[in-house]
Amino acid sequence: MIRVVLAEDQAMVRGAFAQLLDLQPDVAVVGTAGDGDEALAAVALHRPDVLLTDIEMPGKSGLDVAQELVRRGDGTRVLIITTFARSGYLRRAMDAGVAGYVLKDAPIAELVSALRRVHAGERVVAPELAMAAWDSADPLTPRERELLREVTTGASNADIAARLHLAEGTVRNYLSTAMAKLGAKNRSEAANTARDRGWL
Amino acid sequence: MIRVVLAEDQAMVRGAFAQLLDLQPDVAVVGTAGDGDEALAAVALHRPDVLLTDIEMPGKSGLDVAQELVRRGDGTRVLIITTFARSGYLRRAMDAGVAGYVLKDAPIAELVSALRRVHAGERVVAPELAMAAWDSADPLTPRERELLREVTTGASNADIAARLHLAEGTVRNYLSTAMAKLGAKNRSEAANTARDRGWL
DNA sequence: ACCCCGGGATGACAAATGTCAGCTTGACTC
DNA sequence: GAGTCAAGCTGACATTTGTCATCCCGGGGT
Repeated sequence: MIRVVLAEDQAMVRGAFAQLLDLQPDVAVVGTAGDGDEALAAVALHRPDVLLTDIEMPGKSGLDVAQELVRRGDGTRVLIITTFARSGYLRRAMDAGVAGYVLKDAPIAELVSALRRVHAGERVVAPELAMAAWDSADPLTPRERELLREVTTGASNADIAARLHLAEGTVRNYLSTAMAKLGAKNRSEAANTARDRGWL
Repeated sequence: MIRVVLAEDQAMVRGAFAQLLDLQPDVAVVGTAGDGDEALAAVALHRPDVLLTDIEMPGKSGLDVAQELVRRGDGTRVLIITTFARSGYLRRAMDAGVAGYVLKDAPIAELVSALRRVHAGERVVAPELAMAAWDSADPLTPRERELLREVTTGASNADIAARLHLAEGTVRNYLSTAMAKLGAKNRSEAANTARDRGWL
């Protein structure tokens, strides 16, 4: 019997997945969570074999949770299930030591089989992404990432400078180098490509 | 027996919802679709009582599909099921004549009950949104919307001018008035708030 | 000890963006 | 027929962004 905790922020999707998995004879959903912190709590409480988690959730992301569990040396294996075929997400997931990575675009059958394989100790990666992991590594420094995240909110240089206690010129400089690294013509384009590759 | 066609772009979510609904004694999922065009085809083929559809899908959106079905005078009732609590989406859905609007944040039970009520001829709107519909109407002209959509891609004034066959100054003017209407300090902020309210 | 790199800063300059006033034209309403 | 309004344009101006060269500091490497 595979004991699973399921973390996913959309209640309807969470409920549907939970019911379906529970219908499998060899799977038991022992707990569910709607965000990263609830996921950590549920794992601590139920000590499942596998944590099945989304990436984008309010508060702690699924990647944060995975990192935390691995750091703790907690025996729970993590299977990521996400909408996004972003190579940067996969890379970070791998670095965080997750056991599997499947896409919501795949049929449900793939989720169940991935779950079994992860439980059996295998590593599972969505075939569409197996290669993608190797293409481009994140060239951004932590500071540049931080600035780009501010840009996505529509903040001006002055706004960013104030929020991060920097000089306005410094903000321009960082964004300039980030734009160069990403081959973007302006701040928005830079922020967009960084987001699309999962680097934010 | 309520005959349903289900349109949702993420295969895993689509599969899960389909299986769950089929478990209900009074519901039969007679067809599924992964985008708007498939949804129209499936409705034409199966003539279901209710089309249950997501909004954001590749190609035609769920709102486009609803509009088309109502225009045709086709008897199928439309129940929208979406992630986004954007008041603009709800307003457009109402204008398009949909029979119901539920959020993926709600529990699955709500989906099933909404489905039954829509089939019975009632109108169902997610309670979180019932009020929201009345707050702010879209103040943007079609042209301004179009320009803001370009802005979300990170295009410069020159890019937009070229793509839409406009003078660069005209682009600046339109964005300027859009920014004023939306109370935004710059183009990105304007694009963000317009998107968040479902006006794009 | 030396060099490189990330973080932080300055100043100057060029280019892009935002603001304003004012003009035309073609619909649509009253 | 006058008025209104979206769409489109121009030109002048102020402000914001982007680019570059150049500087300082501190922590790793070798």
